[in-house]
Amino acid sequence: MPPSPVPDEPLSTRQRILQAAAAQFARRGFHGTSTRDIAAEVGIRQPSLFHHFTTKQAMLAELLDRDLQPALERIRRHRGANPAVRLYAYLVEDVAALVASPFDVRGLYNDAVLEDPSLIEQRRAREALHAEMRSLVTDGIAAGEFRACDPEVARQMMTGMLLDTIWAAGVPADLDVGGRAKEVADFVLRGLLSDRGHVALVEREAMALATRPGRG
Amino acid sequence: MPPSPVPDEPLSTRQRILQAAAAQFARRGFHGTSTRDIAAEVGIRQPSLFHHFTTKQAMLAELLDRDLQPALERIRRHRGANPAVRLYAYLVEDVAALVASPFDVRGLYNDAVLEDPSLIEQRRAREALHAEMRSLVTDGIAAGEFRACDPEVARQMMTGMLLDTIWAAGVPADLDVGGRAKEVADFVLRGLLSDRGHVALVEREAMALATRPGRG
DNA sequence: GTCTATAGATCGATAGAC
DNA sequence: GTCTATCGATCTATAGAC
Repeated sequence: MPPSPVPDEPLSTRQRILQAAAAQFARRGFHGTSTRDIAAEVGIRQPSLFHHFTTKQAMLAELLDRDLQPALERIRRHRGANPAVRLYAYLVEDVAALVASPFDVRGLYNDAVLEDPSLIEQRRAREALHAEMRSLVTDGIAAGEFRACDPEVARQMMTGMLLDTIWAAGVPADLDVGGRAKEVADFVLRGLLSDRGHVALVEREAMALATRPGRG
Repeated sequence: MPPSPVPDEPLSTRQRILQAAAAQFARRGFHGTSTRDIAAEVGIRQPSLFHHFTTKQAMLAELLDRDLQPALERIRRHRGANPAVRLYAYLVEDVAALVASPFDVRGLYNDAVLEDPSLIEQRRAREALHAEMRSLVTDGIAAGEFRACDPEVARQMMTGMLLDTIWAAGVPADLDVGGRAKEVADFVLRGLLSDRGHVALVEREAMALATRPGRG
């Protein structure tokens, strides 16, 4: 468990703006959300937002950063392990992080907002994450663990699953995080592994990795 | 093969509007696309759009209908076959249809535009499609063909894969449709089947179904 | 740090000529 | 069936008082 902040400490206005923005982006998309919508949810007037963020896109940029940077750290964490185990551990950790996040990331990648020049840094981070995912698949195929398949196709399917899996999850309360995470990871592994008998073995090793403290 | 229209016949303005709208929705999302953007791509002025469609949402409604109705027919087509074969056949046919479609369907389900009251019919059609997908999974589990899993989770993963698979496909020219379709279907089947040895058998039967003429 | 007031741009859609 | 002209609403962001 990460050292979470004191739970009873009141959230800063800046933090509440980010949460409101993420929730609205998830519901209506970036362009479908107005700054008035966000301000109303926070409980302040629309121009007050611009004391905390220079533009509406700056809100999105920070939300993207707070999602992408930890994801990059997660996928790069277990460099030593073999590809199947690393992939399984990443998927479990990613689903868990997505569900546990105070921000609703589901709307961040929907519109093609990342094409905007002001978000070039975030677009590069996302491409780096995709490259890591492809690399994991490629390594697995080279190692004989995965069957031959197009790494980019596999990456797209994983991305789609990760985002869509939490799409309807909605209320975190009714969600068995661990169960959901392992279900996704199992599904992917079964789709990729060349030897199905290894599913149980990979899962055991990956869970040992995934539950390990930090990135040290 | 369906009786396709004469290829050289010039497209109606209405059809060109739909194609332009779909392309723009895919790039920028529904709310991120202005009617002026669409008109510019068609080569007419913005108010001229409203001779062909009463509202911007009516364009989206027709695009949704043209995607959802055939999909519903596809998934209901092979009622007699066993669940694994039906699922495989549906996935192959769906990917093929998505890629072959003159409309770019990728932006239609991104924003939560379906929540709009004027699109309630389309929302119901989409829910019916999701129910059919869940039903296929449930039937497969009951028949012992699929391992135990949450049908809604499986449905979400399939939806994510189907949409995301064609997301980056982009230019249809550089795409091996049949290969892509079978890759998605294989991935899903491997993720679901309780007995992996059946993958090849299911694929053979499903391809026989999928290439069969019509829905009779 | 939040407010009121408002600028300045863009949006979807209508009116009416041709 | 497409055009020009334009309405009224809504949008992001700024100015400046408190």
